[in-house]
Amino acid sequence: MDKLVLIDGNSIAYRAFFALPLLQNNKGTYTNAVYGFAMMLMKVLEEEKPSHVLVAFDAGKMTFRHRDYKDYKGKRDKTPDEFSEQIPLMKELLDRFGIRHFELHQYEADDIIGTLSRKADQEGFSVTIVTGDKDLLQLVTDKVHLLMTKKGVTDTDRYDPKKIDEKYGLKPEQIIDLKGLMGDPSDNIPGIPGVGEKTALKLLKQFESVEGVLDNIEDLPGKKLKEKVADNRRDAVLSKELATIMCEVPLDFSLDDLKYEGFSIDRVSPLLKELEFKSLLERIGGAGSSADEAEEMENISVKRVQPDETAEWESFLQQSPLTLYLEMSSENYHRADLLGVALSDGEQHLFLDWETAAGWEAFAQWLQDPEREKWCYDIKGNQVALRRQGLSSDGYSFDVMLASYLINASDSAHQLSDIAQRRQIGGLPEDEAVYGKGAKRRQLTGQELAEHLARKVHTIHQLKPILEKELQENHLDALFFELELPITHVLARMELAGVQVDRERLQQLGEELREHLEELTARIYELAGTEFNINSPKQLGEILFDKLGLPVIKKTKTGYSTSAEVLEKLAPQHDIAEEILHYRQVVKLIGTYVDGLLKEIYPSTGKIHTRFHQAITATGRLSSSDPNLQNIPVRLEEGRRLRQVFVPSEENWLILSADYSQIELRVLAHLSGDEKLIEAFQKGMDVHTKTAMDVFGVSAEEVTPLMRRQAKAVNFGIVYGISDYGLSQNLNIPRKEAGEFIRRYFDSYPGVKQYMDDIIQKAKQDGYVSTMLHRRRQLPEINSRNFNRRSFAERTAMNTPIQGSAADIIKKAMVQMDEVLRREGWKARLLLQVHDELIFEVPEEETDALSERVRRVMEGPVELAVPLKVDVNTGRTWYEAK
DNA sequence: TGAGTCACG
DNA sequence: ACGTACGTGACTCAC
Repeated sequence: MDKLVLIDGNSIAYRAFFALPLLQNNKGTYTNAVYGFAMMLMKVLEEEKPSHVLVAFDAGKMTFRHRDYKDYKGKRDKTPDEFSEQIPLMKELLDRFGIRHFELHQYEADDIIGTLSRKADQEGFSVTIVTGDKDLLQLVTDKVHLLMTKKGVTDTDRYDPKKIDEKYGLKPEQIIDLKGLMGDPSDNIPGIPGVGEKTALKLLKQFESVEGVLDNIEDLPGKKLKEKVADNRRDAVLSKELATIMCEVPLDFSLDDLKYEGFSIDRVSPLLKELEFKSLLERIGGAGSSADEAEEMENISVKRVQPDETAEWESFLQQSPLTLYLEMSSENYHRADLLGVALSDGEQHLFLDWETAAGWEAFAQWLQDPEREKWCYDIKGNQVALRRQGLSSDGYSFDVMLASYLINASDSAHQLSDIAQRRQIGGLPEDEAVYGKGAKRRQLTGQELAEHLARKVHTIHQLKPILEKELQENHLDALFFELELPITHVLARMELAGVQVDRERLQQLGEELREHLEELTARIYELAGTEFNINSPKQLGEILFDKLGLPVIKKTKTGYSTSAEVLEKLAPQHDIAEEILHYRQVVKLIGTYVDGLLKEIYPSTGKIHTRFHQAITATGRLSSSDPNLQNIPVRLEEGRRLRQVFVPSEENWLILSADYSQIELRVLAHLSGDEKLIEAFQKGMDVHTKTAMDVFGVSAEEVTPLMRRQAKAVNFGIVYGISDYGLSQNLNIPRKEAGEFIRRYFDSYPGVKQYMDDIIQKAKQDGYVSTMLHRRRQLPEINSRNFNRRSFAERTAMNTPIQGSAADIIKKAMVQMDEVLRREGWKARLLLQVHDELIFEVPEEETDALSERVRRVMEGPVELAVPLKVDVNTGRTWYEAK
């Protein structure tokens, strides 16, 4: 059977424009609307498999509707240029897809769609209309269905007459009556004032149509309503007329002309490539997609050095700088095998398989020679992997991964191929395209491996000067060379040192927790009256809300929410809630911290070697994985006991923990220059108590624990970029009350208020914010017209300088501390960093002296308007060092 | 693979 | 009116 798809081009594109971030390609062309439109187009082509397609656009500003009502669409904001300029690109895309598009002077896209759907319906087509506009529901029949965008761009609902009846209790043709009564502010259609969707639906149920309502004004409920309808009869009729889609538009083509024959990849992919729609390109497997590129890559010449030839290449190693790339068997460089090495001087690329490289004495010498400069991708990974092969390495002078991160920390991908692609350097396929992923992953060998690595070193070599220049242009070079590059070596040492774990103690804690879990499970089954999988939010939701009939507090996309926040609210009503909360805690402890950590212990040493990621977070913080040692429990005693398993690696050593007190609020005091906040810290006051005094207008003695708790939440809120809603959620109080707290906070600390306003202003001007050490975070959405996106960017603008400067400070302290430990010959070792805390292992006899030394270093990296304060604690385990 | 949940600062 | 606290990583379920 013939199937016609009619797409409301402007509606879908407009929707995409507001739903998606304002994407730009390398040439600065805005592409978000085209992207969303293309996504929808491809989805519809795949799912509907149409034989005929047409995309209708609106033509110009004036339509026949303006003749009847000159204010039609009168209150619309001007269409943004960033949107308008994307329309031609959409049409170009459609041409390449071989899809007809059409617009007609004086008519809207709706009318074209209406005319064609009517015609196709009569000729026995089945029709699907795609739009985000509810008005088009009037066109639905048994054979004309409508896909309406629900959320985002491609998430849609399908409407047929039955669905419209379910949702509104109306027949499709009554949609115009609905709009006649309620109007539509976005099109400036008046309707009847005071009549909204609820009233309109009620009236239509009884009287069928606008005319029916107008003929029976006496029977309408309520005096007010009678008056309003009577006074606005003309507007109601006019509104209905305006909402009526005109189905007799003169068209100079027939349905046959809309035949869709499928598209040619060769026609479509060049445009997708130009627009930089990588995922869509992948989807159609077009030229320039990774699969394609892997095949069509230009040849690269690489010298594969054989074991008996190494002597001939010693002179190559005399050059400086050289680019080095090591390929490993897996992501975790602590465990990975080394597969091969590539070296490049920019002209010539060498490849050695790992056995050959490992047996080459001159190579080992070159590696550890600090005078021989090495350019690299991920210095730390290389350094750790080499060290595990017994090789020292030094002289690393550039890291393209770190440079890329500093230039734009928000880029989700700092994979070498991504960095290159963003700078228009071709010739390097993505690892995924070469190696495959998941079950299809394969290892390369021989010439293939040699060539792939040659492409990588070559790419790094080309990128280095480009990135270095970008660093300079953005004043990031000092941060790069004086902080990020040095700290990468500190982190390498920390990771290699590892943390000793008391395996027996860990297993013992595991046993205790497992016993506890059994008790909890039994109790929950008893309270529920049945056995079920407590770990499944779905099953748990059914038990709580269907079986036990507890009130639904919150929903998620997929069903009932059973989050801790919800369970806490249910606790007064049913004992099961508290048990489940407790169960969840224990499951978490066993799964993530007992079994999770056991898996990560290296059998030969009993240590755990995390990896610190230096190029992940948007703010400049580190992150940690495999395992994450930055989120070991501390808040609740049951979990905190897990810290007992982290012990020193040598006899008679201790764990020493040094943490910054209120570093973020101190940074805020400094950045804002707020006198009162500065004074609070200078006087060594408890800042939350002080905030409570100011916000609640009481003396220190009058501050109750509740007041202090609330003040603390306000302080957190300030650091996060406050909103009344966020604070109200956190404190579980009405939004108005939260807003009042915030107002009083800003009254008390006007310098902070001023700072927040200024930083947002500056972000809007510059498009980025900076930390104390000039780290930048781009905020492309700070001027977005989408409220949510803009608000998020504004909160980020407030938070990032604070969180990021704190990150700068502790990183600088780490570099200095590492230097101090080595220069002054301490035996102690730095092991971990947890954002505002450094953890060392230290010989007993060094403990007291080191405590002072650490404090002095950590308190000194930057000069602030307030003192930095560091608390130091020591103990036999991490648990005791509190 | 994504969503939900929860551990940390 | 909009619908949110900032920054992470690991585990489990259900598709």
